[in-house]
Amino acid sequence: MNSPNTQDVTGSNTTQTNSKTSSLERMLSVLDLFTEEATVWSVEGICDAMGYTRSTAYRYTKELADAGLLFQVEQGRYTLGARIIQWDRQLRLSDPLVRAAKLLEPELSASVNVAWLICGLFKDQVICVEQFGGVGRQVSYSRGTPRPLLKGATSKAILAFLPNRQLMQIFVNYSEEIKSANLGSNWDEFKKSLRVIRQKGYAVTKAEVDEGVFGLAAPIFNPDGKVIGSLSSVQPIEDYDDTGIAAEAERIIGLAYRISREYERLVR
Amino acid sequence: MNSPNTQDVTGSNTTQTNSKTSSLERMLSVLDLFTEEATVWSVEGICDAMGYTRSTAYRYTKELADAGLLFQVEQGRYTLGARIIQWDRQLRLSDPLVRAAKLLEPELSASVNVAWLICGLFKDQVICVEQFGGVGRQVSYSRGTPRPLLKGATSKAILAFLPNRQLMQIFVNYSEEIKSANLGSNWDEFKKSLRVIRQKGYAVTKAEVDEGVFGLAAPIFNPDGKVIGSLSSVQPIEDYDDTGIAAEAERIIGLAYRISREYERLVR
DNA sequence: TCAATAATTCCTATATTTTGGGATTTTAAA
DNA sequence: TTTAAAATCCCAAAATATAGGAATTATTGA
Repeated sequence: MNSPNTQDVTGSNTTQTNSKTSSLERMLSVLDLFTEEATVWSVEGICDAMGYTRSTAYRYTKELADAGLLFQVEQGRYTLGARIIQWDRQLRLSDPLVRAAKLLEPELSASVNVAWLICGLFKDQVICVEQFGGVGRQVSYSRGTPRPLLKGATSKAILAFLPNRQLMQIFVNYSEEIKSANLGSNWDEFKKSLRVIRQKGYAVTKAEVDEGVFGLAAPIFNPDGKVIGSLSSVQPIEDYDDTGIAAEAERIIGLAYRISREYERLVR
Repeated sequence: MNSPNTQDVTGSNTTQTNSKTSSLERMLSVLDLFTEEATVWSVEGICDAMGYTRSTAYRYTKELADAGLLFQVEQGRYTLGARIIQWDRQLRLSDPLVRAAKLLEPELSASVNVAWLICGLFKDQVICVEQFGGVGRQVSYSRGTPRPLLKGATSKAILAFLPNRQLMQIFVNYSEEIKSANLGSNWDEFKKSLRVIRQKGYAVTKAEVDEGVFGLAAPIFNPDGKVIGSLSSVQPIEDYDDTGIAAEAERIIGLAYRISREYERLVR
C-alpha cells in the first residue's frame, strides 16, 4: 500500500528477500532528496518524489523538523537542518578513523600538489571521511563523497584485502563494473588482480576516477586485521614516475600503518 | 497544546511538561551519546544510559546501523556512522545559509588574526554553520558547536532583531542567563539593551564567551526580513581599538548584508 | 478591508509496528 | 569440547502510523 520506491542505490543488499524498509529508513530517506541542484523542498514536492500521501508527508516533515534534521525556511518549504552539522562535529570529535587520520594532519595538510584522502568502507560503499592537502587543486571526491566501489586506487586497496565471501558477493553483483575497471572478466581473473595488489601491499591507478591524476593507496586495518579503509594520495599525472613509485608506496604503507595503530589505540 | 507551525523558539528544554518525544527522536537521541570522551558505545552501555530494555536497544542499534547512522566497530560496539558525513556534505552543497556564506570565503579565509563565524538560529539554539580564517588561532566554537544563546556578539546580534513575542518567551525561560550576560535584570532593561544593539546594527562583546578575544557581529536576514543568523569576527583583545570599531562594524554589516542578499537569491 | 484560493492541520477507524520478557541461537573464551 | 556471555528470535498486548476527507488557517489579489 505504501511507497513502492524502496530506494536502493547500489542494488547492494543483494539477496534482500524482504525489501521491507524500516519506518526509520523510510522517514530518513526524505533527507536524501536534498542536493546541490534541489536545495529547498516543498511538502508537495516531497509527496511527489517519495510517493507519500499528504498527511504522511506533513507528518514526516514535521517530525524531521522537530528532530532538527530539516529546517523550515518558510511555510511548507524545507532545507536540511542544523542537527546534521552538530552530529558531524560529534563525529569529527569521536570517530576513531577520523581521529586516527588526524594524527597525520600536521605532516600532510601542507601538501600542495598531493591531495590525501582517508576513506572508509561502509556496507558496500567507500566514503571519504577526511581530506588533507591538495591546496588549490580541484579534487572531485571531497569529504562525504561516496567513491566508486571498483574504480580507483582508494577502493582497490580496500577490495584487495576483503575476505573471500565478501568478494564473491561483490563479484556476483558487480561483474560488469569489475570488467570495466580492468579487474578481470571472471572470478579467477578478479581474484588474481586483487592478489597482485595484496602482495604488493598497495594499489596504483591512473585517471580511473578523475582525469589527469593518478592515485596511490594502502589499506587501513582494524585490530582484528580486517580492512576498514584506505589512505590514498592523488597527484597530477605529470608527476607520475615509474621508478619512484615503489618508494612512494612504501611511505604510504607506513602512513596507513600508523593510522591503523592509532585506530587500534582509540577503539580499545 | 503544541504551537502552530511557527516553530517554538523558546524550546524550553526547561519545564517540559508533556515530554512526549516522538519515536523518531527517541531513536535518534542515541546518537547524542557519542562525544569526544565517549567515542564507542556498547549496547549494554546504551541500555544503561538511555534506560532501554535489551531488545529495544538491540533493535535501535540495528536499525540505526542499517540506516548508516551507526557503524559496528565490532560485535555490539558502535561508533557514529558514515551517513552523517554524507548528509553533511549534502548540507554543505545545498543549505542556502552555508552556500551564501561561501560567497565570502575568498576574501575572508586568508585572515590570520581574525576568525569569522557564520551562525544560524535554530529553535533556541545558535549554531555555527561555517568558519573562515583565524589561521593558527584556537577558537573554541568551531563549525557545529552550539553557542550560548545569550552571550557573545554572535548571539546578541541575532537576539536584538527577534520579534517581541519570541523575546518574551526567552526572557521568561532564561532570566538568570540574561542577567549574567549583562542584558538587564528585568524586561524593560532587557528590551533596552537589545534596542541599543538594534539601532547600532551590530553587537560588540569582550571576552564573554572566550577569554582573550572580542567579538563583533551583524545580523543576517531572510527575504521576509526575519533574522536567521549572524556573521561575526573574533579577534585577540589586544587588537581592540575603540575608535576603529565603528568602521569595522560597517564592514561587517556590509558583509552580512551580502550574505542576506545571496541567501535570498538561493531560497527563491 | 474583503472574499477566494491554497496550504496545512485535525480527525478517526483500521492496519501496522513497537515493545518487553523470556526462549533460543550464536559467538567468544577456556 | 564445554561454558558463559552476547545477540537474535518470538509473540501477544499496547502503542502508533496511516489514508482520506473535513475543518482550519494562511496567502493572495482586488
